[in-house]
Amino acid sequence: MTEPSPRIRRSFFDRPTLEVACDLLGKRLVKLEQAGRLSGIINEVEAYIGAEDLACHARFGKTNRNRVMWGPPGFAYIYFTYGMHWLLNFVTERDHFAAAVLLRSLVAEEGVETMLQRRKGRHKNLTNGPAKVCQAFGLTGKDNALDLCSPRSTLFVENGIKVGPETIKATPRIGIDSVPEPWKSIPWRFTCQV
DNA sequence: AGCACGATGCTCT
DNA sequence: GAGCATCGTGCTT
Repeated sequence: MTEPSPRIRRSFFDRPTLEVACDLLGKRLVKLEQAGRLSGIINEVEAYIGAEDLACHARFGKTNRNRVMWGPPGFAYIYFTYGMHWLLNFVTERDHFAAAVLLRSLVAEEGVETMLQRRKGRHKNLTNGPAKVCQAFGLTGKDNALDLCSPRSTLFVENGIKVGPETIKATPRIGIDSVPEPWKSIPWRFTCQV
């Protein structure tokens, strides 16, 4: 067996959210299950930064739903939306500052069989959307507030592939059409080639 | 390829 | 009561 790659440490997430977002591209999300490892290379993320950002859940202040975002960095903020979907975020920046990076897409590597079962055989669009990633990885509200940086954690981020900075594109965030400017158009969505 | 729509239930003013 | 950090289907170009 090969040595497990080390988990990304808390200091990585304890930085400006835009830096964390870009640096997450090319990293590998890993979940350890009884049946084995699930993993994929991150290729699309979005940044949500503080109460001033009117697209961010923190715009209403600290609530029961968003409380994890206000906590220390390196935790999973997983919330429910549209009556049926779960979305995974990585909490960033210092304790008491609400910011996070939404995981929007990854390229599945390990555990594809398990993901296919959960995605009902939809191999064509297996994990190319925030709710699809959670479905494939079996992430729900029970995983909210998981510590991604604990050595015991079954959900964490590893080093993955090198992403050429010149292939990273910044565009406006998705699904926030009713949010006022400048937040609606600010280019805080980051994508890259596998 | 792109748009419209319905599903479905939690969250917050 | 309104809106939602989405997805899959079905219909139109």
